[in-house]
Amino acid sequence: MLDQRLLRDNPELITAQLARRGLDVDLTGVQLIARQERDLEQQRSELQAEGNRIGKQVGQLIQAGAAPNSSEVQELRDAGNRIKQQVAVLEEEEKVLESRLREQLLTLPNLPSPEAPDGRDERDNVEVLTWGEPRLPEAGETLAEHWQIAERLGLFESERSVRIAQSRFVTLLGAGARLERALISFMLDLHGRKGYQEVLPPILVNSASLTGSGQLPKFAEESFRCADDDLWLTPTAEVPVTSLHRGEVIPAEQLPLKYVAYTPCFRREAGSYGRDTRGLIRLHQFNKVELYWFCHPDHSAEAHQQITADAEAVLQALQLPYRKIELCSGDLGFSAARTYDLEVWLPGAGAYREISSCSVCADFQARRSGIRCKDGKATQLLHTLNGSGLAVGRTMAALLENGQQADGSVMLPAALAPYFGSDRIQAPQ
RNA sequence: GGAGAGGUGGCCGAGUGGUCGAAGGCGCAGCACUGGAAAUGCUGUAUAGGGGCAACUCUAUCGAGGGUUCGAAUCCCUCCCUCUCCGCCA
Repeated sequence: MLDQRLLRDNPELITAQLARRGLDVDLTGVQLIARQERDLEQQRSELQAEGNRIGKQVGQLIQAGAAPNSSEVQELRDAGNRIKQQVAVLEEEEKVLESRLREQLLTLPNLPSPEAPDGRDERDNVEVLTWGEPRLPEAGETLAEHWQIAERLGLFESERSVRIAQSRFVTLLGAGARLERALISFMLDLHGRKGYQEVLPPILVNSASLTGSGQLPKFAEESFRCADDDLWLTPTAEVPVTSLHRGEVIPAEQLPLKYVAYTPCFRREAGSYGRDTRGLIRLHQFNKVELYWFCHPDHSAEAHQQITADAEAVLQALQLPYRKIELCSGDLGFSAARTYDLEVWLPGAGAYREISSCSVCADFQARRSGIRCKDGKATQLLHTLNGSGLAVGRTMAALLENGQQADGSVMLPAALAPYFGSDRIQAPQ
Protein backbone atom coordinates (compact mmCIF):
# COMPACT_ATOMS: atom_id res chain seq x y z
CA MET A 1 0.00 0.00 0.00
CA LEU A 2 1.16 3.50 -0.80
CA ASP A 3 1.59 6.28 1.70
CA GLN A 4 -1.48 8.48 2.20
CA ARG A 5 0.64 11.51 2.87
CA LEU A 6 2.46 11.04 -0.40
CA LEU A 7 -0.91 10.79 -2.08
CA ARG A 8 -2.12 14.01 -0.48
CA ASP A 9 1.04 16.01 -1.05
CA ASN A 10 2.66 14.63 -4.18
CA PRO A 11 0.32 12.53 -6.30
CA GLU A 12 2.27 13.49 -9.43
CA LEU A 13 5.17 11.38 -8.20
CA ILE A 14 2.93 8.35 -7.79
CA THR A 15 1.40 8.82 -11.22
CA ALA A 16 4.83 9.14 -12.81
CA GLN A 17 6.17 6.02 -11.10
CA LEU A 18 3.11 3.92 -11.87
CA ALA A 19 3.43 5.01 -15.49
CA ARG A 20 6.73 3.12 -15.51
CA ARG A 21 4.64 -0.01 -14.88
CA GLY A 22 2.58 0.87 -17.90
CA LEU A 23 -0.32 2.07 -15.76
CA ASP A 24 -2.20 5.21 -16.53
CA VAL A 25 -3.90 6.10 -13.27
CA ASP A 26 -5.89 9.19 -12.48
CA LEU A 27 -5.42 9.96 -8.81
CA THR A 28 -7.45 13.15 -8.56
CA GLY A 29 -10.43 11.28 -7.13
CA VAL A 30 -8.46 9.42 -4.47
CA GLN A 31 -6.50 12.50 -3.61
CA LEU A 32 -9.71 14.43 -3.07
CA ILE A 33 -10.98 11.71 -0.75
CA ALA A 34 -7.73 11.76 1.21
CA ARG A 35 -7.91 15.52 1.65
CA GLN A 36 -11.60 15.52 2.56
CA GLU A 37 -10.92 12.86 5.12
CA ARG A 38 -8.20 14.93 6.72
CA ASP A 39 -10.42 18.03 6.83
CA LEU A 40 -13.21 16.05 8.43
CA GLU A 41 -10.84 14.66 11.00
CA GLN A 42 -9.81 18.16 11.90
CA GLN A 43 -13.39 19.38 12.34
CA ARG A 44 -14.31 16.31 14.31
CA SER A 45 -11.44 16.51 16.74
CA GLU A 46 -12.15 20.18 17.42
CA LEU A 47 -15.71 19.30 18.29
CA GLN A 48 -14.56 16.46 20.49
CA ALA A 49 -12.21 18.83 22.30
CA GLU A 50 -15.18 21.10 23.01
CA GLY A 51 -17.21 18.13 24.22
CA ASN A 52 -14.39 17.08 26.54
CA ARG A 53 -14.28 20.56 28.03
CA ILE A 54 -18.00 20.46 28.72
CA GLY A 55 -17.77 17.03 30.28
CA LYS A 56 -15.07 18.25 32.64
CA GLN A 57 -17.10 21.30 33.62
CA VAL A 58 -20.06 19.14 34.55
CA GLY A 59 -17.88 16.97 36.70
CA GLN A 60 -16.35 19.96 38.43
CA LEU A 61 -19.73 21.59 39.09
CA ILE A 62 -21.18 18.46 40.59
CA GLN A 63 -18.17 17.86 42.78
CA ALA A 64 -18.36 21.47 43.92
CA GLY A 65 -21.87 20.75 45.13
CA ALA A 66 -24.10 21.82 42.25
CA ALA A 67 -27.34 19.88 41.98
CA PRO A 68 -27.15 17.42 39.09
CA ASN A 69 -30.50 18.64 37.82
CA SER A 70 -29.85 22.35 38.24
CA SER A 71 -30.42 24.49 35.17
CA GLU A 72 -26.71 25.28 34.95
CA VAL A 73 -25.78 21.63 34.69
CA GLN A 74 -28.71 20.88 32.46
CA GLU A 75 -27.58 23.49 29.95
CA LEU A 76 -24.14 21.96 29.75
CA ARG A 77 -25.67 18.54 29.29
CA ASP A 78 -27.73 19.79 26.39
CA ALA A 79 -24.66 21.37 24.85
CA GLY A 80 -22.79 18.10 25.26
CA ASN A 81 -25.59 16.21 23.59
CA ARG A 82 -25.65 18.59 20.66
CA ILE A 83 -21.92 18.08 20.15
CA LYS A 84 -22.27 14.36 20.44
CA GLN A 85 -24.79 14.37 17.63
CA GLN A 86 -22.59 16.51 15.41
CA VAL A 87 -19.60 14.29 16.08
CA ALA A 88 -21.61 11.21 15.21
CA VAL A 89 -22.51 12.69 11.82
CA LEU A 90 -18.90 13.61 11.05
CA GLU A 91 -17.65 10.23 12.20
CA GLU A 92 -20.07 8.52 9.88
CA GLU A 93 -18.83 10.52 6.90
CA GLU A 94 -15.25 10.01 7.93
CA LYS A 95 -15.69 6.27 8.12
CA VAL A 96 -17.13 6.15 4.64
CA LEU A 97 -14.26 8.20 3.23
CA GLU A 98 -11.71 6.16 5.10
CA SER A 99 -12.91 2.84 3.80
CA ARG A 100 -13.25 4.19 0.25
CA LEU A 101 -9.72 5.52 0.47
CA ARG A 102 -8.32 2.28 1.78
CA GLU A 103 -10.24 0.29 -0.77
CA GLN A 104 -8.70 2.31 -3.57
CA LEU A 105 -5.21 2.42 -2.11
CA LEU A 106 -5.21 -1.37 -1.73
CA THR A 107 -5.64 -1.81 -5.46
CA LEU A 108 -2.61 0.29 -6.38
CA PRO A 109 0.64 -1.63 -6.91
CA ASN A 110 3.98 -0.73 -5.41
CA LEU A 111 6.13 1.97 -6.96
CA PRO A 112 9.05 0.55 -8.94
CA SER A 113 12.43 1.24 -7.43
CA PRO A 114 14.43 3.97 -9.18
CA GLU A 115 17.00 1.21 -9.76
CA ALA A 116 14.58 -0.97 -11.73
CA PRO A 117 15.17 -0.69 -15.48
CA ASP A 118 12.37 0.87 -17.49
CA GLY A 119 10.45 -1.35 -19.88
CA ARG A 120 7.05 -2.52 -20.99
CA ASP A 121 7.03 -6.29 -20.56
CA GLU A 122 9.22 -9.36 -20.18
CA ARG A 123 10.98 -8.61 -23.47
CA ASP A 124 12.58 -5.61 -21.82
CA ASN A 125 13.97 -7.56 -18.89
CA VAL A 126 17.71 -7.30 -18.49
CA GLU A 127 20.06 -10.25 -18.30
CA VAL A 128 22.45 -9.69 -15.43
CA LEU A 129 24.58 -12.83 -15.62
CA THR A 130 24.66 -16.43 -16.66
CA TRP A 131 26.17 -19.22 -14.59
CA GLY A 132 27.31 -22.62 -15.81
CA GLU A 133 27.47 -24.12 -19.24
CA PRO A 134 24.02 -24.82 -20.75
CA ARG A 135 23.90 -28.43 -21.87
CA LEU A 136 23.18 -28.79 -25.57
CA PRO A 137 22.45 -31.99 -27.47
CA GLU A 138 25.47 -33.78 -28.91
CA ALA A 139 25.41 -34.64 -32.60
CA GLY A 140 22.54 -37.07 -33.18
CA GLU A 141 21.40 -36.85 -29.57
CA THR A 142 17.87 -35.88 -28.58
CA LEU A 143 17.43 -34.55 -25.08
CA ALA A 144 14.13 -35.43 -23.46
CA GLU A 145 11.89 -33.07 -21.55
CA HIS A 146 11.49 -33.66 -17.85
CA TRP A 147 8.00 -35.15 -18.06
CA GLN A 148 9.19 -37.69 -20.60
CA ILE A 149 12.04 -38.70 -18.33
CA ALA A 150 9.79 -38.76 -15.29
CA GLU A 151 7.25 -40.92 -17.07
CA ARG A 152 9.94 -43.33 -18.16
CA LEU A 153 11.31 -43.60 -14.65
CA GLY A 154 7.87 -43.80 -13.07
CA LEU A 155 8.44 -40.75 -10.89
CA PHE A 156 4.93 -39.36 -11.03
CA GLU A 157 1.38 -40.12 -11.95
CA SER A 158 -0.68 -37.57 -13.84
CA GLU A 159 -3.76 -39.41 -15.08
CA ARG A 160 -4.66 -40.89 -11.73
CA SER A 161 -4.16 -37.54 -10.03
CA VAL A 162 -7.13 -36.22 -11.97
CA ARG A 163 -9.13 -38.94 -10.25
CA ILE A 164 -7.95 -37.71 -6.87
CA ALA A 165 -8.30 -33.99 -7.55
CA GLN A 166 -8.43 -32.54 -11.05
CA SER A 167 -6.06 -31.66 -13.87
CA ARG A 168 -2.82 -29.87 -13.04
CA PHE A 169 -2.31 -31.93 -9.93
CA VAL A 170 0.39 -34.54 -9.71
CA THR A 171 1.15 -37.51 -7.50
CA LEU A 172 4.83 -38.19 -7.00
CA LEU A 173 5.77 -41.84 -6.68
CA GLY A 174 8.78 -43.81 -5.49
CA ALA A 175 12.03 -42.11 -6.42
CA GLY A 176 10.09 -39.03 -7.50
CA ALA A 177 8.51 -38.59 -4.08
CA ARG A 178 11.84 -39.29 -2.43
CA LEU A 179 13.67 -36.78 -4.62
CA GLU A 180 11.10 -34.08 -3.82
CA ARG A 181 11.56 -34.74 -0.11
CA ALA A 182 15.34 -34.81 -0.50
CA LEU A 183 15.30 -31.45 -2.27
CA ILE A 184 13.17 -29.84 0.41
CA SER A 185 15.51 -31.04 3.16
CA PHE A 186 18.57 -30.09 1.16
CA MET A 187 17.36 -26.55 0.58
CA LEU A 188 16.21 -26.04 4.18
CA ASP A 189 19.57 -27.25 5.47
CA LEU A 190 21.55 -25.12 3.05
CA HIS A 191 19.73 -21.95 4.04
CA GLY A 192 19.65 -22.93 7.70
CA ARG A 193 23.43 -22.98 7.72
CA LYS A 194 23.40 -19.41 6.43
CA GLY A 195 21.44 -18.09 9.37
CA TYR A 196 17.89 -18.50 8.18
CA GLN A 197 15.42 -19.58 10.81
CA GLU A 198 13.27 -22.45 9.61
CA VAL A 199 9.49 -21.92 9.69
CA LEU A 200 6.68 -24.33 9.02
CA PRO A 201 3.62 -22.05 9.00
CA PRO A 202 -0.09 -22.71 8.55
CA ILE A 203 -0.89 -23.06 4.87
CA LEU A 204 -4.48 -22.03 5.34
CA VAL A 205 -4.41 -18.28 5.73
CA ASN A 206 -7.08 -15.68 6.43
CA SER A 207 -8.04 -12.68 4.30
CA ALA A 208 -6.09 -10.25 6.42
CA SER A 209 -2.90 -12.21 5.72
CA LEU A 210 -3.53 -12.24 1.98
CA THR A 211 -4.28 -8.53 2.04
CA GLY A 212 -1.15 -7.86 4.05
CA SER A 213 1.18 -9.32 1.47
CA GLY A 214 -0.71 -7.96 -1.53
CA GLN A 215 -2.68 -10.91 -2.96
CA LEU A 216 -6.01 -9.40 -1.93
CA PRO A 217 -8.14 -7.62 -2.91
CA LYS A 218 -6.95 -7.61 -6.51
CA PHE A 219 -5.97 -11.22 -7.09
CA ALA A 220 -8.72 -13.16 -5.35
CA GLU A 221 -9.30 -15.29 -8.45
CA GLU A 222 -5.74 -16.62 -8.23
CA SER A 223 -6.23 -18.40 -4.90
CA PHE A 224 -8.30 -21.31 -3.67
CA ARG A 225 -10.76 -20.41 -0.96
CA CYS A 226 -12.45 -22.42 1.78
CA ALA A 227 -15.96 -21.10 1.33
CA ASP A 228 -17.24 -21.80 4.85
CA ASP A 229 -14.39 -20.10 6.62
CA ASP A 230 -12.38 -16.97 6.16
CA LEU A 231 -9.49 -19.13 5.02
CA TRP A 232 -7.61 -19.59 1.77
CA LEU A 233 -4.95 -22.03 0.60
CA THR A 234 -1.75 -20.07 0.61
CA PRO A 235 -0.33 -19.28 -2.84
CA THR A 236 3.17 -18.80 -1.40
CA ALA A 237 4.88 -18.92 1.99
CA GLU A 238 5.40 -15.20 1.61
CA VAL A 239 1.81 -14.79 2.85
CA PRO A 240 2.01 -16.58 6.22
CA VAL A 241 5.56 -15.42 6.87
CA THR A 242 4.67 -11.76 6.32
CA SER A 243 1.82 -12.14 8.75
CA LEU A 244 4.05 -13.86 11.27
CA HIS A 245 4.95 -10.33 12.38
CA ARG A 246 1.82 -8.47 11.30
CA GLY A 247 1.15 -5.52 13.59
CA GLU A 248 4.48 -5.75 15.40
CA VAL A 249 7.17 -3.25 16.23
CA ILE A 250 10.53 -4.98 16.01
CA PRO A 251 13.62 -3.55 17.73
CA ALA A 252 16.09 -2.53 15.01
CA GLU A 253 18.93 -4.48 16.63
CA GLN A 254 17.01 -7.69 15.99
CA LEU A 255 16.99 -7.02 12.25
CA PRO A 256 17.34 -8.53 9.81
CA LEU A 257 15.00 -11.40 10.60
CA LYS A 258 15.70 -14.08 8.04
CA TYR A 259 13.28 -16.96 7.59
CA VAL A 260 13.24 -20.00 5.37
CA ALA A 261 9.86 -21.64 5.00
CA TYR A 262 8.88 -24.79 3.19
CA THR A 263 5.22 -24.90 2.21
CA PRO A 264 3.04 -26.39 -0.44
CA CYS A 265 1.67 -23.56 -2.59
CA PHE A 266 -1.73 -23.45 -4.26
CA ARG A 267 -2.59 -21.40 -7.32
CA ARG A 268 -5.50 -21.46 -9.69
CA GLU A 269 -3.25 -20.48 -12.62
CA ALA A 270 -6.27 -18.80 -14.17
CA GLY A 271 -5.62 -17.65 -17.68
CA SER A 272 -2.86 -20.14 -18.41
CA TYR A 273 -4.99 -22.85 -20.01
CA GLY A 274 -3.10 -24.96 -22.46
CA ARG A 275 0.35 -23.87 -21.28
CA ASP A 276 2.69 -26.35 -19.62
CA THR A 277 -0.02 -28.94 -19.19
CA ARG A 278 2.44 -31.80 -18.95
CA GLY A 279 4.81 -32.35 -16.11
CA LEU A 280 5.83 -30.40 -13.07
CA ILE A 281 6.06 -26.82 -14.29
CA ARG A 282 2.65 -25.26 -13.76
CA LEU A 283 0.59 -27.09 -11.16
CA HIS A 284 -2.25 -26.05 -8.88
CA GLN A 285 -0.24 -27.45 -5.98
CA PHE A 286 3.52 -27.32 -5.78
CA ASN A 287 6.21 -27.25 -3.15
CA LYS A 288 8.41 -24.26 -2.57
CA VAL A 289 11.15 -23.30 -0.16
CA GLU A 290 10.86 -19.59 0.38
CA LEU A 291 13.37 -17.10 1.76
CA TYR A 292 12.01 -14.08 3.58
CA TRP A 293 13.65 -11.08 5.22
CA PHE A 294 12.36 -8.37 7.48
CA CYS A 295 15.03 -5.68 7.39
CA HIS A 296 15.82 -2.10 8.25
CA PRO A 297 14.94 0.32 5.42
CA ASP A 298 18.55 1.47 5.21
CA HIS A 299 19.78 -2.02 4.38
CA SER A 300 17.21 -3.40 1.99
CA ALA A 301 19.28 -2.79 -1.14
CA GLU A 302 22.16 -4.98 0.09
CA ALA A 303 19.63 -7.42 1.48
CA HIS A 304 18.16 -7.79 -1.98
CA GLN A 305 21.55 -8.72 -3.42
CA GLN A 306 22.09 -11.16 -0.56
CA ILE A 307 18.73 -12.94 -0.73
CA THR A 308 19.23 -13.37 -4.47
CA ALA A 309 22.72 -14.74 -3.90
CA ASP A 310 21.28 -17.17 -1.34
CA ALA A 311 18.81 -18.44 -3.91
CA GLU A 312 21.56 -18.71 -6.52
CA ALA A 313 23.62 -20.74 -4.09
CA VAL A 314 21.07 -23.56 -4.36
CA LEU A 315 21.39 -23.69 -8.15
CA GLN A 316 25.15 -23.60 -7.86
CA ALA A 317 25.24 -26.35 -5.26
CA LEU A 318 23.08 -28.44 -7.58
CA GLN A 319 25.28 -27.52 -10.56
CA LEU A 320 22.33 -26.29 -12.53
CA PRO A 321 23.17 -23.67 -15.18
CA TYR A 322 21.02 -20.59 -14.87
CA ARG A 323 20.78 -16.97 -15.74
CA LYS A 324 19.84 -14.05 -13.59
CA ILE A 325 17.63 -11.40 -15.08
CA GLU A 326 16.31 -8.20 -13.67
CA LEU A 327 12.65 -7.47 -14.31
CA CYS A 328 11.87 -4.21 -16.01
CA SER A 329 9.39 -1.79 -14.45
CA GLY A 330 6.54 -3.06 -16.61
CA ASP A 331 7.04 -6.72 -15.61
CA LEU A 332 7.25 -6.26 -11.85
CA GLY A 333 4.80 -8.09 -9.61
CA PHE A 334 2.18 -6.14 -7.68
CA SER A 335 4.08 -5.81 -4.39
CA ALA A 336 7.63 -5.64 -5.74
CA ALA A 337 9.79 -2.56 -6.10
CA ARG A 338 12.62 -4.45 -7.74
CA THR A 339 12.98 -8.10 -8.76
CA TYR A 340 15.61 -10.54 -9.95
CA ASP A 341 14.35 -13.71 -11.57
CA LEU A 342 16.54 -16.79 -11.70
CA GLU A 343 15.93 -18.95 -14.75
CA VAL A 344 17.27 -22.46 -14.86
CA TRP A 345 18.46 -24.08 -18.06
CA LEU A 346 16.22 -26.90 -19.23
CA PRO A 347 18.18 -28.82 -21.90
CA GLY A 348 15.17 -30.87 -23.02
CA ALA A 349 13.07 -27.80 -23.57
CA GLY A 350 16.12 -25.91 -24.82
CA ALA A 351 15.17 -22.86 -22.80
CA TYR A 352 15.65 -21.04 -19.55
CA ARG A 353 12.65 -21.31 -17.21
CA GLU A 354 11.88 -19.27 -14.12
CA ILE A 355 12.75 -21.14 -10.94
CA SER A 356 13.07 -18.29 -8.45
CA SER A 357 11.90 -14.74 -8.09
CA CYS A 358 13.67 -12.49 -5.59
CA SER A 359 11.98 -9.22 -4.76
CA VAL A 360 12.38 -6.30 -2.48
CA CYS A 361 9.01 -4.84 -1.55
CA ALA A 362 10.34 -1.82 0.34
CA ASP A 363 7.66 -0.72 2.84
CA PHE A 364 4.73 -1.80 0.65
CA GLN A 365 3.85 -5.00 2.51
CA ALA A 366 4.99 -3.53 5.81
CA ARG A 367 2.45 -0.70 5.50
CA ARG A 368 -0.35 -3.11 4.59
CA SER A 369 0.63 -5.39 7.44
CA GLY A 370 1.59 -2.76 10.00
CA ILE A 371 5.12 -4.03 10.59
CA ARG A 372 7.55 -1.46 11.93
CA CYS A 373 10.98 -1.30 13.43
CA LYS A 374 12.23 0.86 16.23
CA ASP A 375 15.72 2.17 16.63
CA GLY A 376 16.25 4.62 19.41
CA LYS A 377 13.23 6.89 19.42
CA ALA A 378 12.18 6.56 15.83
CA THR A 379 9.63 4.00 14.75
CA GLN A 380 9.28 3.45 11.03
CA LEU A 381 7.99 0.89 8.61
CA LEU A 382 10.55 -1.78 7.88
CA HIS A 383 11.27 -3.39 4.52
CA THR A 384 10.40 -6.90 3.41
CA LEU A 385 12.05 -9.15 0.85
CA ASN A 386 11.20 -12.53 -0.50
CA GLY A 387 12.83 -15.01 -2.82
CA SER A 388 12.20 -18.60 -3.84
CA GLY A 389 14.99 -20.78 -2.72
CA LEU A 390 13.77 -22.66 -4.81
CA ALA A 391 10.57 -23.89 -6.43
CA VAL A 392 10.98 -27.60 -5.70
CA GLY A 393 9.07 -29.16 -8.60
CA ARG A 394 10.87 -27.03 -11.12
CA THR A 395 14.16 -27.94 -9.50
CA MET A 396 13.32 -31.59 -9.96
CA ALA A 397 12.46 -30.92 -13.61
CA ALA A 398 15.81 -29.21 -14.08
CA LEU A 399 17.70 -32.05 -12.40
CA LEU A 400 16.00 -34.60 -14.63
CA GLU A 401 16.73 -32.75 -17.83
CA ASN A 402 20.27 -31.78 -16.93
CA GLY A 403 21.23 -35.16 -15.51
CA GLN A 404 19.71 -37.39 -18.18
CA GLN A 405 21.98 -40.13 -19.47
CA ALA A 406 21.99 -42.12 -22.70
CA ASP A 407 21.04 -45.28 -20.78
CA GLY A 408 17.85 -43.67 -19.50
CA SER A 409 19.07 -43.04 -15.97
CA VAL A 410 19.53 -39.63 -14.38
CA MET A 411 22.73 -38.54 -12.65
CA LEU A 412 22.19 -36.37 -9.60
CA PRO A 413 24.62 -33.77 -8.26
CA ALA A 414 26.92 -34.97 -5.48
CA ALA A 415 25.49 -32.52 -2.95
CA LEU A 416 22.12 -34.24 -3.17
CA ALA A 417 23.33 -37.82 -2.79
CA PRO A 418 23.27 -37.87 1.04
CA TYR A 419 19.69 -36.65 0.98
CA PHE A 420 18.44 -38.84 -1.85
CA GLY A 421 20.46 -41.88 -0.86
CA SER A 422 22.02 -42.34 -4.26
CA ASP A 423 23.73 -40.32 -6.94
CA ARG A 424 21.48 -41.49 -9.71
CA ILE A 425 17.95 -42.51 -10.53
CA GLN A 426 18.04 -45.86 -12.24
CA ALA A 427 15.97 -46.73 -15.25
CA PRO A 428 13.59 -49.63 -14.52
CA GLN A 429 14.68 -52.88 -16.15
C1' G B 1 -17.91 -29.55 21.75
C1' G B 2 -19.09 -28.50 27.46
C1' A B 3 -17.77 -25.68 32.19
C1' G B 4 -14.98 -21.90 34.51
C1' A B 5 -11.25 -17.77 34.74
C1' G B 6 -9.11 -13.85 32.31
C1' G B 7 -7.34 -10.00 28.39
C1' U B 8 -4.73 -2.62 31.23
C1' G B 9 1.78 0.77 28.74
C1' G B 10 8.34 -2.83 26.75
C1' C B 11 7.09 -6.28 31.12
C1' C B 12 4.55 -7.09 36.04
C1' G B 13 0.43 -4.94 38.22
C1' A B 14 -3.37 -1.29 40.66
C1' G B 15 -7.66 0.98 39.19
C1' U B 16 -15.31 -0.86 39.28
C1' G B 17 -18.57 6.26 36.52
C1' G B 18 -15.70 12.39 36.89
C1' U B 19 -9.53 16.56 35.94
C1' C B 20 -7.24 8.63 34.31
C1' G B 21 -3.27 7.99 29.00
C1' A B 22 -3.92 5.55 33.50
C1' A B 23 -0.88 4.51 40.72
C1' G B 24 3.22 1.46 42.08
C1' G B 25 7.15 -1.67 40.59
C1' C B 26 10.60 -3.72 36.96
C1' G B 27 13.19 -2.49 32.67
C1' C B 28 15.37 1.40 29.71
C1' A B 29 17.70 6.51 29.00
C1' G B 30 19.89 11.00 31.04
C1' C B 31 21.92 13.57 35.25
C1' A B 32 24.08 13.50 40.28
C1' C B 33 27.21 10.77 43.65
C1' U B 34 32.12 7.49 42.49
C1' G B 35 38.95 6.82 40.80
C1' G B 36 35.62 3.49 37.97
C1' A B 37 31.44 0.52 38.90
C1' A B 38 27.55 -1.38 42.08
C1' A B 39 24.11 0.60 45.36
C1' U B 40 21.43 5.19 45.95
C1' G B 41 18.91 9.78 44.54
C1' C B 42 16.61 12.95 40.86
C1' U B 43 14.46 13.44 35.99
C1' G B 44 12.45 11.31 31.80
C1' U B 45 10.33 7.11 29.34
C1' A B 46 3.24 4.24 24.96
C1' U B 47 1.15 4.33 19.93
C1' A B 48 -1.35 6.50 15.81
C1' G B 49 -3.37 10.75 13.41
C1' G B 50 -4.13 16.25 12.77
C1' G B 51 -2.15 21.49 13.35
C1' G B 52 2.56 24.40 14.16
C1' C B 53 9.37 26.46 11.88
C1' A B 54 9.51 25.17 16.84
C1' A B 55 8.37 25.10 21.97
C1' C B 56 3.98 22.88 21.86
C1' U B 57 -1.03 21.56 21.11
C1' C B 58 -5.66 18.85 19.79
C1' U B 59 -7.97 13.96 18.95
C1' A B 60 -8.23 8.75 19.46
C1' U B 61 -6.52 4.26 21.78
C1' C B 62 -6.90 0.04 28.61
C1' G B 63 -8.38 -7.31 23.32
C1' A B 64 -12.09 -5.64 18.91
C1' G B 65 -16.79 -3.52 17.62
C1' G B 66 -21.39 -1.42 19.25
C1' G B 67 -24.48 0.80 23.32
C1' U B 68 -25.86 3.73 28.02
C1' U B 69 -24.00 8.74 29.93
C1' C B 70 -22.62 15.64 29.86
C1' G B 71 -18.47 12.14 31.05
C1' A B 72 -16.50 4.89 30.42
C1' A B 73 -10.38 1.22 31.67
C1' U B 74 -14.72 1.07 35.06
C1' C B 75 -21.82 -0.31 33.44
C1' C B 76 -24.57 -3.21 29.22
C1' C B 77 -24.47 -6.18 24.44
C1' U B 78 -21.81 -8.87 20.51
C1' C B 79 -17.37 -10.91 18.80
C1' C B 80 -12.13 -12.46 19.09
C1' C B 81 -8.19 -14.44 21.81
C1' U B 82 -5.57 -16.78 26.09
C1' C B 83 -5.48 -20.06 30.34
C1' U B 84 -7.57 -24.28 33.47
C1' C B 85 -10.73 -28.64 33.79
C1' C B 86 -13.87 -32.31 31.07
C1' G B 87 -15.06 -34.70 26.35
C1' C B 88 -13.29 -36.06 21.42
C1' C B 89 -9.09 -36.79 18.36
C1' A B 90 -3.86 -37.61 14.66
